[in-house]
Amino acid sequence: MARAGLTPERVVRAGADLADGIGFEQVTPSELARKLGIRTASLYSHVKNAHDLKTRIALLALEELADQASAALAGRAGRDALGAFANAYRDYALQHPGRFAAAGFRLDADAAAASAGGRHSRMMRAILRGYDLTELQQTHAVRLLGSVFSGYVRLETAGGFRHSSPDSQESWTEILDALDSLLRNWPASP
Amino acid sequence: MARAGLTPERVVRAGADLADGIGFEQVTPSELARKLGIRTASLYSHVKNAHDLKTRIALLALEELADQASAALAGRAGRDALGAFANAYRDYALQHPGRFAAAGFRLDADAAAASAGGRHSRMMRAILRGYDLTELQQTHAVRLLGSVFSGYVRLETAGGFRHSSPDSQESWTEILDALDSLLRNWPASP
DNA sequence: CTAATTTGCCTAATCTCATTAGGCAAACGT
DNA sequence: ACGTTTGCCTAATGAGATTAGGCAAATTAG
Repeated sequence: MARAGLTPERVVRAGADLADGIGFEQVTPSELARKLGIRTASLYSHVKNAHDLKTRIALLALEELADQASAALAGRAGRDALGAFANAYRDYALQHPGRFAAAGFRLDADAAAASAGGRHSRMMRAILRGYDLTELQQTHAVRLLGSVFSGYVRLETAGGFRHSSPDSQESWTEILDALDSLLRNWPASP
Repeated sequence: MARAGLTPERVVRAGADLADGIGFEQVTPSELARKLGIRTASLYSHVKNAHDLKTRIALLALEELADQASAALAGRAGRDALGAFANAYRDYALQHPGRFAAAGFRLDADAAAASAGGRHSRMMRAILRGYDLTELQQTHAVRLLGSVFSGYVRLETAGGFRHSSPDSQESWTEILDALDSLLRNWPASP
């Protein structure tokens, strides 16, 4: 039989596309093999097992997300940078819901260490340098921003804001304004 | 053989306990049946299928979470209420990680409508009445708070802050102070 | 208090998956 | 062309989800 010419990279990319199509949870070796037109067992030449497949899709998504955010961030500072980063994040999630869900996959320690997670926090710190925060406040702020962005987008893609007014878009920009304001007036610790 | 005396409620409660023990994702009919000492097929007298089981655990968790938050909130206002609510939320998640993960399970429309979701947003609005916000700003703020709380706790339980200083606890209280400050100085829309 | 009914739990059977072992032939380096 | 690698296949195993059909314990009706 003719070879399909697959590589681990192609397989993972196809897995990511599949995730965007049917949801990250539903990505399984058998489903992916069906999509690729090969037998399930043949996938095991390219990935170790189902968990490995999911981990690799997660790593791909984190990498792509970091690339987009990095590009959006170039040459910006302050509220401008904050908005660019946040929008890159949200736009990626809306365009690639499966990949975005994958980015939230719980990685084991070594996979996490090899992930683009470091790039993400470095970018956030770069944004926060545009505000007047102590080192410690910066850490708190990184955690806050990470929580808001991931939390908001997750609720939004789950449909949480779909049937209520106003538009999610409206809340999003208002929230970015609010966060900008907060970062410019971060309260002193009691 | 002697009957185990199960009911849908007992089964779901056992499922929630199992989730706290091994993680919500790993809760399956077969695993739950093993824990209950019955055959897998026997579970199907109590729940329709695996998805139904997960949905019911999610509804239980949302209900419990609302109960705890409601109790914590009683008689408080302002920053006090904000902290009580947020801590109830976070404490529940740390004590019941599986249930908390269940609370984030994507419910279909009718399950969502029958869930305690409404109680949650009503409580948040009650808290926000202690701040001087317009109706519209209140909606934005509800969405922000929901995002922060769910996002933060999710990152924390995923181990996101475990190997970095400062303590998660420290960031948490600082973030609550920051949110309180933000709600007292919500910026006017441009 | 017995009889009729309900229903909790079981066995058996089917289907789908994940995963491993072993083999063949296409692709590739020499 | 020749041997090696390796992408993909078939076959086999074991586990999980789900359905159908049966029996006996619990419950209700008379």
